[in-house]
Amino acid sequence: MRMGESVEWGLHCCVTLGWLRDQGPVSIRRLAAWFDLPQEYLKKRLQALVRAGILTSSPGVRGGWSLARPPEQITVMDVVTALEGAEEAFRCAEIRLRGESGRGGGAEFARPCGIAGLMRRAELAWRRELAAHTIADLMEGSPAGAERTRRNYQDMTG
Amino acid sequence: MRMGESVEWGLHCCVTLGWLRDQGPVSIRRLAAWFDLPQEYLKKRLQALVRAGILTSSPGVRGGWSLARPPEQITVMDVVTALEGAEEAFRCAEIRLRGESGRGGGAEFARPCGIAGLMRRAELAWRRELAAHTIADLMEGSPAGAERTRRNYQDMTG
DNA sequence: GTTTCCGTACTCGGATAAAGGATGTCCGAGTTTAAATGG
DNA sequence: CCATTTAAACTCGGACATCCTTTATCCGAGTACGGAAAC
Repeated sequence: MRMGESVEWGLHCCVTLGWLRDQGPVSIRRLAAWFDLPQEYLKKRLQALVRAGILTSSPGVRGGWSLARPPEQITVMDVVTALEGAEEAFRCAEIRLRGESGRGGGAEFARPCGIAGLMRRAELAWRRELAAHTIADLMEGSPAGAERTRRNYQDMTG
Repeated sequence: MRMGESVEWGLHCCVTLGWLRDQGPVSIRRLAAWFDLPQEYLKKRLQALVRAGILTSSPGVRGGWSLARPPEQITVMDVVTALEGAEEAFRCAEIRLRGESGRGGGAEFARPCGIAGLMRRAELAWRRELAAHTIADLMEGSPAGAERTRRNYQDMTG
């Protein structure tokens, strides 16, 4: 089971956009150079965050990307869901109903599969952790990063 | 993020082998027919469970597969780890160190990344749930399934 | 001075391709059991 | 009746083939800003 690499990109970008919120939109060229990421593909992933209402993008010569909401109102779960999709990692194919195993199990099969239920509960625990923290938490987590980001961005843009 | 379909296969097979524990080894042909699964690929996945010490396989005309330990001593986490690998779903590539973002962050970068830490804690919560339940729990979860499995298996083998 | 036009720097969305992992199939080789064979 | 051979039913491990997702690139089209040109 593997989570896409762009989740790390998306979270770092959200935190950075949070720190640069008063600087106006940040162009994809600068964001990609910021973390040394492939520009075109990063753009495509950030578009998913726009569709999810997490980011805003504006065209034009002064355009770019910015947070659509205050960082306190964007959970890490929001970002992960936008980038990885809302489907659960474990998808029950109900193989218990197939083949010989499925013969003659009447009322028993009306009840949900115990395995699927357990996997769902485990995933809920995971989601709960991610939903309990916001971009603002991550921003506060490294105050030195905030200052350094603003300074480096000034160098870059000025 | 997607979990392989064979996790469902492996868990159902372990539960079934737990129910048929006093019947001796079960051949791959019967296991595959049991759930209507591709026989050769199922075999390959169960071999991963053998390497992890969860199952035992014996060659020969009366050979087949059986649990290597009592079902109370096999956690769901064991099975998932054997089939999906021990690596975490989120792998931090430390993009914060690259590009402009990495310039001049001395002592700050010695500390672990807050994003990676949060993802790790979330995954720990997930693993904790899976490690808290065993194959025996799943077996007890559907007593009707146990009886029906034994009966259908008798029909199949007799 | 005001309006119009144009170039620049962006984003948007689709088409396409490369890479890797999950899924699925096939085959030769080894191992155990049970039946068949020979004494 | 006992020992030996043979056949059958398995597993093991590797080599492939296929499909799908992720990652990545490219390009035409649209949009906003700022300056230049026209009036």
